[in-house]
Amino acid sequence: MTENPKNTRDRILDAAMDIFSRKGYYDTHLDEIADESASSKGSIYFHFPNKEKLFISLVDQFADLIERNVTEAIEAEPAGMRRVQVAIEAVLETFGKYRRPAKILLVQAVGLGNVFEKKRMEVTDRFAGLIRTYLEEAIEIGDIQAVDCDVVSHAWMGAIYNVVIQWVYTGEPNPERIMESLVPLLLNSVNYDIEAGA
Amino acid sequence: MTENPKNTRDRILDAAMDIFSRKGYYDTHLDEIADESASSKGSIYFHFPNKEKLFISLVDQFADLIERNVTEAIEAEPAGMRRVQVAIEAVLETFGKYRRPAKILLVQAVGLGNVFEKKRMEVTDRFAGLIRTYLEEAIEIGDIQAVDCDVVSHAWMGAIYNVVIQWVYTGEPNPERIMESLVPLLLNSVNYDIEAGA
DNA sequence: TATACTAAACTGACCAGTCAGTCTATTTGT
DNA sequence: ACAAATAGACTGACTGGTCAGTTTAGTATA
Repeated sequence: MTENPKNTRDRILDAAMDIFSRKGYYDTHLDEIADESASSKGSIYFHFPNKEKLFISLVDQFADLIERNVTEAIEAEPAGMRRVQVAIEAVLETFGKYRRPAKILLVQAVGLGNVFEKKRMEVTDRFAGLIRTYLEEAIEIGDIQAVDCDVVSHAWMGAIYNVVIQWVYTGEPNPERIMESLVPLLLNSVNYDIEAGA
Repeated sequence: MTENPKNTRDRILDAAMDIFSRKGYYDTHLDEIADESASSKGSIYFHFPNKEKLFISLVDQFADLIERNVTEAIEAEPAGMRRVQVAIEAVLETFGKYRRPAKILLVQAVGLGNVFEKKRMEVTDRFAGLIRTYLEEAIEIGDIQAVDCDVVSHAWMGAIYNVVIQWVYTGEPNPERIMESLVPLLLNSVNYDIEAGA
């Protein structure tokens, strides 16, 4: 007792985050999580129905956080490309601040078989949908010319994901560098000039 | 015997490709592969040392094919952005032609834990390196202005991957649409005008 | 008769999930 | 005030299905 101040559920989530992000879903054993969280297998099953749900709760938690940060960030901005830009920046900032959750969402939640594919699609649609909405707005307003928003939103998402994954593994390009290079690159791809604003 | 005309090794590879791409690595059991290939577990272990190597051989085989198609395609082209464009097109064409291998490489080979992370990094570096090389050439020649090639190569790779993944799952955007929208989008992102050639 | 190959029964390590029981805190009854 | 009763949090040894990998006993072909 008196060791880790947090309650058991949070300690389990912390340990799970740590080990899942390092080893991936299948190489992580509940006994390890029990160990590292200084609790027990029974305790894990008291707080979570099973391994899958424990993992998914980590994914959802982080996806929620990103979406919250994005919608918060754009609120202050006028519709149009400014919103698109701010949204991208908010996503990158959130990834930059949370490296392990980023790895879980972008790497460890992929390729886990059919149980998790639905979840992956769900998260993908959610973010691609966000981007598409703001893009369509910007087109309607006339900030940029018409583009294939489906392709652009998934392409951008992939670009962001992959650069972040590279950072997660190697430490480079670091978040500042990503912010400096990637944001203009993406906006440029639809012929939007950041400085000029059109 | 005399059923499937191919030799056993190829039938095993075919079946493995099919099931791995549908179910992912861990949900695919060797007994199923034995079944679907109309051979047996003993056969699998005669031809392959273990499950991991069987899977990896599929990944490598396809990565090799892509690289071969790319280097073949650019050979006829002069250095500079034309090569970059042709390389991207070659990659997209190859993915478009082989949907199941694409899914294995882009989805099922991810998130499998540390054993496979090395392989993933290897493939990633290989393709990102290719793109970077051609990009650097194009910059040196003066086809485009200087950009952060590390960021651009990983961003492009992610963009390509993610759009292809979307197609793999949903059938849309289809390969032609991808070719039409994505290639200009990427080249545009570094201020290269396809028509003008500069 | 040796070599390449295939079939299928078998083995056993592994690990998610279970459950009988403990420990601590709070509530209720007297 | 103080048992007694109840509930909720937690423990960890145990179980049972699963499945990668092995073994053995072949068959086909040269």
